[in-house]
Amino acid sequence: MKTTIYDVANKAGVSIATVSKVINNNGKLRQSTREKVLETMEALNYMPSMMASALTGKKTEILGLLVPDISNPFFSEMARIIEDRANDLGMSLIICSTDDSVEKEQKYLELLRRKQVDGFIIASPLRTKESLKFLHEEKIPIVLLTQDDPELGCPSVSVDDFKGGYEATSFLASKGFKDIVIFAEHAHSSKMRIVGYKEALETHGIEASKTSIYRMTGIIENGYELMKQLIESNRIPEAVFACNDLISMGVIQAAREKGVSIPDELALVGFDDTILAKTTVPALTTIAQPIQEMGKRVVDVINEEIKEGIRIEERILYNPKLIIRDTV
Amino acid sequence: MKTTIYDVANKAGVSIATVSKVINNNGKLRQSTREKVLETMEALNYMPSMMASALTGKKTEILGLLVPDISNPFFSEMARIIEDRANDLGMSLIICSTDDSVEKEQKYLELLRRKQVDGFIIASPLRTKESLKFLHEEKIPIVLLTQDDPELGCPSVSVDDFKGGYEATSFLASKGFKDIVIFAEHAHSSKMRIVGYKEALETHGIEASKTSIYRMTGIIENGYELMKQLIESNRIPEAVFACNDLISMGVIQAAREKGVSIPDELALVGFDDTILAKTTVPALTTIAQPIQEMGKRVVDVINEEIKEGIRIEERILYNPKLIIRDTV
DNA sequence: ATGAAAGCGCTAACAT
DNA sequence: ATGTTAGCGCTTTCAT
Repeated sequence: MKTTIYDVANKAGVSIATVSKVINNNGKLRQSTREKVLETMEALNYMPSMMASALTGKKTEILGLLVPDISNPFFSEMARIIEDRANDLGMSLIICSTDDSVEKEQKYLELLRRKQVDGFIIASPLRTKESLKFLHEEKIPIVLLTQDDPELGCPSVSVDDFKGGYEATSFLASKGFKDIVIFAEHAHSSKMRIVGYKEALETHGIEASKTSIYRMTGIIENGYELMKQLIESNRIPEAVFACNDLISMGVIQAAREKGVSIPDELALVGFDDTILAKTTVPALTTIAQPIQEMGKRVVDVINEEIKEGIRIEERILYNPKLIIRDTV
Repeated sequence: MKTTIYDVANKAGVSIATVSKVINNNGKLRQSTREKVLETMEALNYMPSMMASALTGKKTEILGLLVPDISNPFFSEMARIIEDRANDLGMSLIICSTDDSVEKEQKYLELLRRKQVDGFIIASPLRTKESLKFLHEEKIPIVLLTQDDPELGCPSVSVDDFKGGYEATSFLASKGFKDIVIFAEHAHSSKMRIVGYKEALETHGIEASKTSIYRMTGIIENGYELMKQLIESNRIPEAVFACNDLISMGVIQAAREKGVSIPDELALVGFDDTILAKTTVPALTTIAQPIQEMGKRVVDVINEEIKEGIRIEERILYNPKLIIRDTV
């Protein structure tokens, strides 16, 4: 049998209340008692069950993290930062990949709710405001990551997508390109990037063509397929702005396969600045998100909500940063 | 207040036992009763607490996954497969990155133990057999991933590292290279890869030089630093066999920076076959691990241990596969 | 300073 | 077919 608080109490010759006090380091105890209990705990290799203590109203010290796909380097890099910070604060992470699917999102939200996670960090595109609203009403801490929704009334940590889109496009336009297309995601974040894209085009006096905005789920295959199609149908643009690094990889692969040289015949700007941007060749010019800061900050925000029980309403925006490498 | 089983029982006009029965779908109930309860559960948006039910001896449906670093694409790709399979079986994943540190490993093991995870999947190098043995004695299901330890007596899912090392080296030798060095990890897996490396050298009548085996933690920086050093001190080998894709990326970067052409002046074989191998240029010739199969299998094994309560003693070995691309 | 006891939300005998 | 009740391992209030 697993050793419980009773075993410790018995062996130490005290009551379970006393043991509980030394576990939680509260209440007044004689130093000698505390030590004796500590020793027996050690000797019995006792580990308090968090399930039991969670049942009595304490926290589970578990956070739920929803991402579109943990195997996307952007999210795994982010997850790593979040994990570390959460761990500093004594919390663990349950990670769920939703694949942009409403069903999975619903399912995971419900599951995590049942597992009594202390809070949710949601980095996957919000497909169902309904379920989120519900959680929100139940006063379960939620913070949005990589997206922002004024309606929901919950804090968010994201990058200024408008600015990112604007800068990427502006950079391209300043290099003299006119025919700039955008490969955007279905995610919320892409909406504002598209707006930034249009704005930059306008600033540079370029007319946005109706057929230059493509939307897709942000995986390599989609970037690859679309680029290939464009090349094959002889609709090669001068430049593409891809809304994440994965899509950019697809573009690079299609271009190489079809013998279209980057940056000579095609310029490319990505978004995220993951490991992929640094290891591909030509190295990817991309809009960097401050993953470190965002990851750390998001857990600090949720931690505050959890520990203090207060509702924070801050929507934190970070500045994206253009990293110039070799694809333009 | 959160709605509990009592609320449902009250509203439905039945006892909590009845509600419990419909939740768990057992016991004999009149169809009409079941429906009535189901309806009230729906109406109240009731979600049974897994904490409470775990306390009564049921499972938590949570698995602990220890990896060296979730931001390493090999592990995030693996984690994704594991997550999906676990989810099929109704389980969630707590992911912990240990960074090859004994302290973190200990700490996470203890933490997850306290959180009553149903089982552990351990893909991080085993630094402390002690704590693992302890868990093992407590009959908590453990399965080793990416490593194998006969002493521990727990099941494992791994790739035949000897064979992988042998094939990588053999391939290089067959191309006529004599001066082949190996960049190995500190991880357990590298041990057998080194043995395979030596064996292949011998088979091809090449004498293994004492100074051709380097060990490091498997991150880009280390591959980069070592390769740079080698180039700067004019000790450029004909070929390097890097024990993971990350190290390979470092080698590629150092070579490019120093103007050493791959594959013309330096041949390179990696290990893992992650997304990086496909997106870098020249695309990496590497030893592929069957991530899909391994990930799926490892959760099936642990699931069996958990659900059936049986001790499985199988050590499953997959065959690595040489993927020829452009670095040799 | 320490202990007794109630209760957290649920399950599983055992009664009815 | 349904209900009563005793735990599960812990926290916390209230006595002592």
